[in-house]
Amino acid sequence: MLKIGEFAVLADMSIKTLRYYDDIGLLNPVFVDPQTGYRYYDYSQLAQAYRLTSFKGMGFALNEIGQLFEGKMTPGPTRRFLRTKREDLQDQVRILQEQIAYLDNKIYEVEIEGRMSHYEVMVKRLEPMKAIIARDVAPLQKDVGDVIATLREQVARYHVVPTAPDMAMFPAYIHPPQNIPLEVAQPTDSIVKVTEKDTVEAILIPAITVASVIHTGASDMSTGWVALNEWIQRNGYKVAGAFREIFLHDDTDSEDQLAYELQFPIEKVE
Amino acid sequence: MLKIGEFAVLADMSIKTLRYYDDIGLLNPVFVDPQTGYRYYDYSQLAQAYRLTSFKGMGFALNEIGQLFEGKMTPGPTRRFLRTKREDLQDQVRILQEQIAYLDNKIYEVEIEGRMSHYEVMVKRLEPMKAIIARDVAPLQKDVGDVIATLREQVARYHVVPTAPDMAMFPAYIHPPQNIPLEVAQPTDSIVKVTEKDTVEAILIPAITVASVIHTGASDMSTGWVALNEWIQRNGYKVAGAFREIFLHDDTDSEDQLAYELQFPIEKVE
DNA sequence: CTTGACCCTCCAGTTAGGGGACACTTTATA
DNA sequence: TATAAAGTGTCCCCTAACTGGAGGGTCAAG
Repeated sequence: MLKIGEFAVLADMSIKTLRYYDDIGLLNPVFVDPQTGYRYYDYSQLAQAYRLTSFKGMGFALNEIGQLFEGKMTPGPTRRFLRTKREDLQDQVRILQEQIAYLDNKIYEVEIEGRMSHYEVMVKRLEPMKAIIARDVAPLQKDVGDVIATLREQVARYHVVPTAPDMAMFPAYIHPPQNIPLEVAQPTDSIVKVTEKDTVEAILIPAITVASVIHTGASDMSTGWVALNEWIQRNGYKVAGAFREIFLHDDTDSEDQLAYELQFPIEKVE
Repeated sequence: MLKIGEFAVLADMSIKTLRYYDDIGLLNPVFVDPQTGYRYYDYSQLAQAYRLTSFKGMGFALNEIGQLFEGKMTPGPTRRFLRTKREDLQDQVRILQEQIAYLDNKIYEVEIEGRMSHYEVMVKRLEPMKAIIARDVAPLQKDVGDVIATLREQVARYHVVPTAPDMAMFPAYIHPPQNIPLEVAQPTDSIVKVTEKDTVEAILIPAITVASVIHTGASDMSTGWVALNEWIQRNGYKVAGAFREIFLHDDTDSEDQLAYELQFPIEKVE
């Protein structure tokens, strides 16, 4: 019979750890002196202690190890259990590698540009959403702003209950920049009666994955588009569809309260 | 000004998370109503919220993000900081991949052999240790047990203070198994006077990496050696030196209290 | 004025133990 | 045999980044 300190040395665990495993019932001493409370272990428990350490080294949580040991699992469920854990570990690796990729971007920014970009690019998956939408065509590049403004007014006239801020959608670049088709969408779950002569349609915006940046304040938004583009190039994506400008907040007199989100639909380049 | 719920939707965070970030000073609302305690956020804080999410997505802890944001770090330290984090992430990947490798072994066992091995193989790094050691040669395989026993008695006669259990060391297999050199070592920090005619030497056992299993009970130990060997083959290691049998506990009458540790020094195969 | 949605604070729980305080037990030494 | 040192016991607090819930106050619409 070994005292806890001796057993701890042999099993290569701390005394605290052994007491903890006793508490949670994972590795109980063979005998506890009822007078003193001293824990006594057995040489035959060493193998169990090593099994424990081994399964911890495979990334199992203690309660999982408990199930594996005491549950008298048959080989079938055991196999499934191990395979599930393997997938978990693979997922963690994948997540870490994505983190490294994003981090490499930051490092690149700091090393090459000498500072961190003002913009943070985020990738997100957008769920499909119902919306009402208005379309028009801008004859020339310089008309885009006015056309968008007009379309937003058209859409606003319906006074639907918004489920998200309204947005403008631009097709991929057109050369020369003439006759540019434009859309303004207002996400809503309201049901809108659309008549023949209406300039507005009810549609379902499909799910997509986008890279996005937030732009706040009155300064030129084009730097945001540029940053987004660079990021997409650097990270092995390509633009896949019409880009979007979301009017998070422009109903204000205070310029520093302006807020827009710029989005590029993206796809992984093979 | 946005109430916390509205801001939470825009920033894609939970209300709880925002309150937590307020508590730890990472993202404070621009205004808190002193009467009601209501938190009010600003559109201009959206960019900050997104930056936060972005850095979390690179694997930074919240206190690290706090330092990065408020510390007004110059590019030099920032760069070092990012690079250190990158190494951390790489280390985590390496650890996970080791876990996956060990797990694949378990899966292999269950799938091929239909059950989990009785033995758990552990890799450990042994630090150098001082010891006294006795040597002899067994003429034939069948003499090994007796020679080891005699050597153990020789060593035991010195009554040194042990720092670890005593062990037998066997050279790699010899064919034909004749004239097998054997050693028994007792780790100790005691200083032993060694005279010319002594059969015992004081040495320093160098540090090595070993694969080991624990064997308990009276049954045949050779299955343990076999399991260890198979594991070493499967995991891209090779045996690198004399193998060891550590007498964790054999001073007993009760057979199920017997305990040995079997160790192979190993090296990665290139 | 009421109702329901929204917001507040405080508390507890999550993992796998580590650190420390304080009391008791065992072991070694004098 | 007395004492001191080392070992062990329980108990409580701490970690990171929140989540869930209880209990109570606030806000906007009908």
